[in-house]
Amino acid sequence: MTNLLDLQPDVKARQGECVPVLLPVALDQTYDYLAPPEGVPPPGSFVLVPFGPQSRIGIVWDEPRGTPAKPIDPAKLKAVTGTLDAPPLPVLSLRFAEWIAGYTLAPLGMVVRMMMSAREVFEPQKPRFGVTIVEGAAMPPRMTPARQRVLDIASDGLIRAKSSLAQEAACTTGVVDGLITAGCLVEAAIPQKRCPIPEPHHRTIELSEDQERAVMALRAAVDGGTFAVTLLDGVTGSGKTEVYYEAVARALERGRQVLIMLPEIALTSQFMGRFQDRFGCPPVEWHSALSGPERGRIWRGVATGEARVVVGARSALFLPYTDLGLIVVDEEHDGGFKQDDRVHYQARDMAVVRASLGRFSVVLASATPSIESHVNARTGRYNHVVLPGRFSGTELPEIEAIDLRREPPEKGRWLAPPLVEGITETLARGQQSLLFLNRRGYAPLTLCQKCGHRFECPQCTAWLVEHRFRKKLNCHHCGFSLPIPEKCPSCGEADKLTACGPGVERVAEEVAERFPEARIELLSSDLIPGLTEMRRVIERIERHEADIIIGTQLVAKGHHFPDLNLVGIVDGDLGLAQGADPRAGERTFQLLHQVTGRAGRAFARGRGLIQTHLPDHPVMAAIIHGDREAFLEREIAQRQAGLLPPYGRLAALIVSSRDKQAAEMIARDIAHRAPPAEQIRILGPTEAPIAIIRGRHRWRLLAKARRDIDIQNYLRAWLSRMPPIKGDVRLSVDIDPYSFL
DNA sequence: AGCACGCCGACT
DNA sequence: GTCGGCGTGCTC
Repeated sequence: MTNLLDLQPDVKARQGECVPVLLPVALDQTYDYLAPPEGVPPPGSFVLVPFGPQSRIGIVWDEPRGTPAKPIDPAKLKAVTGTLDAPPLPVLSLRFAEWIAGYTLAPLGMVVRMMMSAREVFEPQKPRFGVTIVEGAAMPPRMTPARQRVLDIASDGLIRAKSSLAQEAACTTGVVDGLITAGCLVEAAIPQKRCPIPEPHHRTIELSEDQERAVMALRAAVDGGTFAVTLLDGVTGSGKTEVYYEAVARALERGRQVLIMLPEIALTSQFMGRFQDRFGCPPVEWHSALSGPERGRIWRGVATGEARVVVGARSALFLPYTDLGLIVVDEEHDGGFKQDDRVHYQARDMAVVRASLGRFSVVLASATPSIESHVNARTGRYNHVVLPGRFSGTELPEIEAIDLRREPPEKGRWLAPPLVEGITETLARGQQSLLFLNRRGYAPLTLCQKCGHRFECPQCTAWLVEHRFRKKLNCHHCGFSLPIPEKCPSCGEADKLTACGPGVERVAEEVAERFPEARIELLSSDLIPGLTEMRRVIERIERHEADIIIGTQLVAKGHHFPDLNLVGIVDGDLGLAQGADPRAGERTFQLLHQVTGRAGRAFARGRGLIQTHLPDHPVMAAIIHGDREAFLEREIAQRQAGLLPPYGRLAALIVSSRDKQAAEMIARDIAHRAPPAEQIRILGPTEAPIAIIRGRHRWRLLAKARRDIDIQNYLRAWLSRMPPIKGDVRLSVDIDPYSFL
């Protein structure tokens, strides 16, 4: 053994080398291991290493990171136990992970974990087996109708999964098994599904002059081959998608990979269909609803470069692209791009970072761009491409306020007379109406009329929301659930429990009562099990199999319903009242604009009716008059004056504990230890608006700095002064917070 | 993040 | 006497 090594000094030297390995755990440092006999694996390789009492998959880093001051004893080094078969993470992904960790203050291991989310990648890929017909085989001795159906279907010679063949033939898998025994069918490996190759010129689309101009700008950005951000700013229906598809085509022509990011809920079959029309095949999809094996296959496809265009939710940003050359972030303003669990990051902003690291172009597209992107476009940091008109020539919907102070609904009802009238007329014309209420369930609060008892969540500071459909009272913060009781748990009185306020289910009930002849579709995330079912509902609405659609948030996202003419906002004020939230106005504007924009796209001018108590509120006035500029001016001025994003930087610190005093004490202690700095203000601590979630008391601090201040460095210095937090107190840092609850 | 080791309450 | 709760500390 020793002799052999002596004869191969280079191998010996390499064997002595240590490999820095990063583990997908809440740690910010690499750990050193002895290289395996084959030598040091290239950076990005996935290796199996002993880690404490366990064996885990880690990533070979290119240099040690966050190593503590004291050097470790070389004798303590353990060896890498194996190199995994998975394609290595590109070095750019390592740099990207480091950047995100540095920016978000999340441990690098947690960022890297997001890049390893497809567990199946690391398992040996086992071929799937299916069955196929045996050419020239004799008929089975006993032919039955079921057997005949199976053989008819299988006669094309394709290999099918046993279960899908049985399903197609409307029989059990037993029939298929029988035919295998009889020798008519044989088991065969199903070849791995390949990623389809989109063709940049599959179908060219007639573009308007405005679109053509926008396309030129985007193509130029792609051709530039350098980092550039373009804000593609165009009203609903202006044909943004067609425009950025041309940028996608250009990137494909240049042989680069493309990522199109959408808010999860906008990943509809409609979008996939339009992609297929343009590029001749469906894109590769990446979202939470994928099955395990599919995730593995697509991850590998992205790593090998076989996947050319990925359409995905925010997590698609962390796939191992080898040659990414363009990112499009559609619905750029959407709050769904902000992730708030584990690693807090804003995927839209990280897409910009990824493009900067990869030196390519990003397109941010929206009909209602975020204030941040607007300001960046105005100051010239971003290119600004505007699509002014509605592509099909139809006008923007006519929007009116229904002043609830003057024309309230009848008692116990939620739709005011003008809205009911509007629906009646729309129904009479054979067109569709959409009622929007951003509140799930039947009623947000249930109380006892006799003793005043209110149903509260036992582990959160929140009312229980009645879900009449499921006959449950639910907490929307922790998932606590209770069957709807018949008697008041406090005074024992029956039949005195009353629902207060409306949710979508209650609006649906009212609509069913008022319009018994209408076909109603209720669209709420809690009533729809998954993406597939949601796509089905959307398709039903598209085919006009519903007359009145009642929905939450998800109806706002990028669907086109050609026959939809009237949009009613049941509570326009919802969301405006959130006092401490600097983005409340922006969010309300975007949401109302997006929802009302669903009305009347194909044939006639649509109508939007907004029920409100505050018709004169600036946000409401801007929506009603279609005056986006007035809204922007006011909002931008406010942000500037208040040093809010993008003029200032925010970081939220959330201290939580099961013990109220402990949370408060630590929060005060943290505030107390804030290093003095002229340019940074510390607000709080204050009890969080939702003071208790899942039994944990929460206190919040907000750090506010000028834009040019490195708030991360400040926070690192601050938190490193803290004695280690003990007990069950937890501190989480949220850079650029979007939620202020 | 996991997992083991440790120290205090109700049971085979 | 032990099983098991979860606080604390460590992982090359």
